[in-house]
Amino acid sequence: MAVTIKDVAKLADVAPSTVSRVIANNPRISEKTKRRVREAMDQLGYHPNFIARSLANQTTQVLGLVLPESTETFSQNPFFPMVLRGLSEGAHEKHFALQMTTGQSEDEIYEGVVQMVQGGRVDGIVLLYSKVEDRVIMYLKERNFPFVLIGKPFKYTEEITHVDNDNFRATVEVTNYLLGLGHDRIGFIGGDLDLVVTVERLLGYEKALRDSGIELRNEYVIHEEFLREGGREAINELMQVNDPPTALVVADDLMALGVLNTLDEMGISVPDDISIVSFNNIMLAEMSRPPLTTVDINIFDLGYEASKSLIQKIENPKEPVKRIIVNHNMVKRFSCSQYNASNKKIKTMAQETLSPKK
Amino acid sequence: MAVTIKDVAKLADVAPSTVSRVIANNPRISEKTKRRVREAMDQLGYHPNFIARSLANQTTQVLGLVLPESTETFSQNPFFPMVLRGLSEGAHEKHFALQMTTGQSEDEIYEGVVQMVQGGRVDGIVLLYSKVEDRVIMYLKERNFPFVLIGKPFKYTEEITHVDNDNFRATVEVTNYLLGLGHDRIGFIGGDLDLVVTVERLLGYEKALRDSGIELRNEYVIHEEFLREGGREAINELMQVNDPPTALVVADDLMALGVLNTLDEMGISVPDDISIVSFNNIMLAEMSRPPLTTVDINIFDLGYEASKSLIQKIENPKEPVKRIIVNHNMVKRFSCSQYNASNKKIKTMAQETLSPKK
DNA sequence: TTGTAGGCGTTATCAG
DNA sequence: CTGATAACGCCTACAA
Repeated sequence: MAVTIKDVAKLADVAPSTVSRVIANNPRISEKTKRRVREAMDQLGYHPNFIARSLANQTTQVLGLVLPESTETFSQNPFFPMVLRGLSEGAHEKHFALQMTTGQSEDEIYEGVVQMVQGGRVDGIVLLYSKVEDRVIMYLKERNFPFVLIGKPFKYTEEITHVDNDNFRATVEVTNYLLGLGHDRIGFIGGDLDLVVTVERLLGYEKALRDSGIELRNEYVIHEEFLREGGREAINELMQVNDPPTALVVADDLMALGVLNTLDEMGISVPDDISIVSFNNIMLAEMSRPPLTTVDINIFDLGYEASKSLIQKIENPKEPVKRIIVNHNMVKRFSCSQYNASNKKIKTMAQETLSPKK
Repeated sequence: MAVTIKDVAKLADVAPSTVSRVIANNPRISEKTKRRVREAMDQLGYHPNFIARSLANQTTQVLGLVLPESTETFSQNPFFPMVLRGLSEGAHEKHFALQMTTGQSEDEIYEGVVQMVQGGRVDGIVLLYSKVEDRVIMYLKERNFPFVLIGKPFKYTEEITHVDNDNFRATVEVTNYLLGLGHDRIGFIGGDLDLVVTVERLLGYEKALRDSGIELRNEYVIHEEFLREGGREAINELMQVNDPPTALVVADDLMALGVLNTLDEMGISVPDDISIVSFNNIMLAEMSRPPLTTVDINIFDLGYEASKSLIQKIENPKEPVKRIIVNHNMVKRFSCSQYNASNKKIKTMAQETLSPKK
C-alpha cells in the first residue's frame, strides 16, 4: 500500500536501484538524477521502509534495553528515568531507536533478550543493572553479541565493555568522611547482595573501616531492596542491636529517605543522633529533612556513555573492550554531624554543596 | 549466519513452508511432522527472525511510545516510569515489544513518529501526553494509523480512542472539598495550558467555584511546568497578591512539593495557614511534611489500559473508538484544614487514607 | 553513471 | 497434509 522505492523509480523514470542509491547518497549518482529522484520522493511522500532495509542489511538501528527484574524498583527509583534519558539522548544523536524489554522473573527477562537478539530485532543491548552470575551476560558474551553493561561486571571485568562509577572508591571516601567526623560505630545499608553495586559499596565500606583499625560487625550490615520500604525495614533491624551505630552509609537515596522517615517516627534525630550518607543525589535528596549528604553519581552520563559506546561497538565490531568510569562527587548537605559521645545536639556541618553536575 | 527456516527444513527433510506452518502451529500439519520439525528446531537452536516475519506480514508486534517533549519532566516526574510500567505489562501479556521515541522539540518528536509509522517500525502508537493542537495526533488521525492517547483529546474527542481520568470531575470534587472546609479564597496552580489535563483541571476548579457563587480571580491562577521548580515559582507569585489564597488546588504532586518547600521557607504553615490538594498520589506525596492530600489517578492502570486497547485496535482494525475512564480517588492526608478567619493554628483534619490501589 | 538480478528470512497462495 | 513459488521492500554485486 505504502509508496515504495519502485513507485519513486517509476515516477523518476529510473531503476529502483538508482533510487536506493540516492537514498544512501551514493556519490556515483549524478546530481541531476539525484534531484529528479528526490523530487519524485517528495511528490509521493516516500519514506523508506526500515523493516525491509533491516532485512537486506542485517541491521536494525535499534538498541535493546534490559530493565531490571523488579518492576517496583523500576517504577519507583528515579535512577531509571534518568538513565533512560541519557540513553535516549546518546541513541538519538546517532539515529538509533530504543526498544525495551522487561519481565517479572529472571527467565522472562532472559527470554526477552533471546527474542531481541535471535529475532534480529536489535543491533546491540544495554543492561541497565549488573547482577552477580547473570545468565543474560553469559548468553550475550558467548554469542559475542554487542552489549554494554551499566555497572561493573561481576566476572570477566576485563572482557565486558561497561559504564560505571568507581563505587568502591566513592564508598571508601564517604566512610572516611564519617570516620573523620569521629564516628566509629558505622552501619551499612545496602541493596540486594545479588547486585554488584551493593557488593562494591560494601567492600569500600569495609576497606575504610579496616584501614582505620575498626572491627567489622556483622550486625551493622543490612541488605534490603533499593526502595523506601527497604530503608524502613533496615533501620528497624539496625536499631535493635544493643549498641546501635551513630552513622550510616546507605547505598541509595530512596532507602535513605525511608531511614529518615522511620528515624523520625522513632524520635531519633538526624544528624544529631545519627549521621547518614547515601548515594545517587536524586532530586528528593535535596528536599528531605534534613537534606541528604549524598554522592552524585551522574546518572544521566551513565546512560549517555552507555549508548554512545554501544553504538561505537556496533559500528566497529573490533572496537576494543572499554571501561568507562563516570565521575562521582559527594554533595554535603545536612545529614551528617560530628560524633558526640554524650549524644547531645551538636552543630550540623555547614552546607557545602559542590558544583551541580552539568 | 544465523540458523534459518531453511536449515531446519533441510534437517527435518521437509519444505521451508512446512516449517513455517509448524511455527504458526497450523492445524493442517500432522503431529508427526510437527514433532520432527520441532526436534530439528531444538537441535539447531532455531529462533524465528522477526524482521523477516515483519516484512512478510506487514506487522511488527511493536508498539511505539511517544514521550513528552520535556525531557526534564520525563526524567523527574514519577508519572512516567509508572505509566511505562503499566504499558509494559499490558504489552508483554500480548507479546508486544515497546519502542520509544523522544525529541527536544515538537518537530523532532513529529519526525520520530513519522519514522516509526512510515518506516513500518511499529503497529500502533501510544501518546503519553495530550496537548492542545497536536500535529502528531493530526498526522496519525489522517493516516488512520492505530493509536491511543493517554489523556483527553483536545479535539475530536469522539473520534480518538483514549484512556484518561475524569479530571474535570475530580477537580470539581477536590475544590468542593476545600469549599466545604470553609475556604473561599482558593488558588489554582496548573501545568502548561498547552496540556489538556491542565485545561480540564482548571475547568473543574472554575466550575466548582462558580457553582458556589464565588467570583473567579485571574491572579489566583498560575501555570508552570509539572516540576518541583514550577511549584516554587508559582507560589512565589501567588503570595504576592494582596489577599493571598488560603487554599490551593495544585495539578501535580511534584509541584505541590515545591509549593510545600517554598512555603516552609517563607514560614507559612501547611495546613494551618494554607490548605493544599494535589494530584497523582506519587510515593512522595505520602512522605512530605505534611503528607499531601491528593487524588490518586491510578497511573499504572492508565498505561495498562492504553496498551491493551491499542493492541485490540491493532488486532481488529474496525474496533470502535473507545474512551476508557480510569478511576480516581482522593486520599486525605494532612495538608488541608478548616478555614479559620483569624488564621490561627487549627486542628488538622484527621487522616483517612483510603484503601491503597491494587 | 545506471540497470539487472538475486538475496535477506518469512509468509501466503495455489497446486497436488 | 505438504511442496513450490511468489511476494514483502530494499540493497548490492555484477553488467552494461
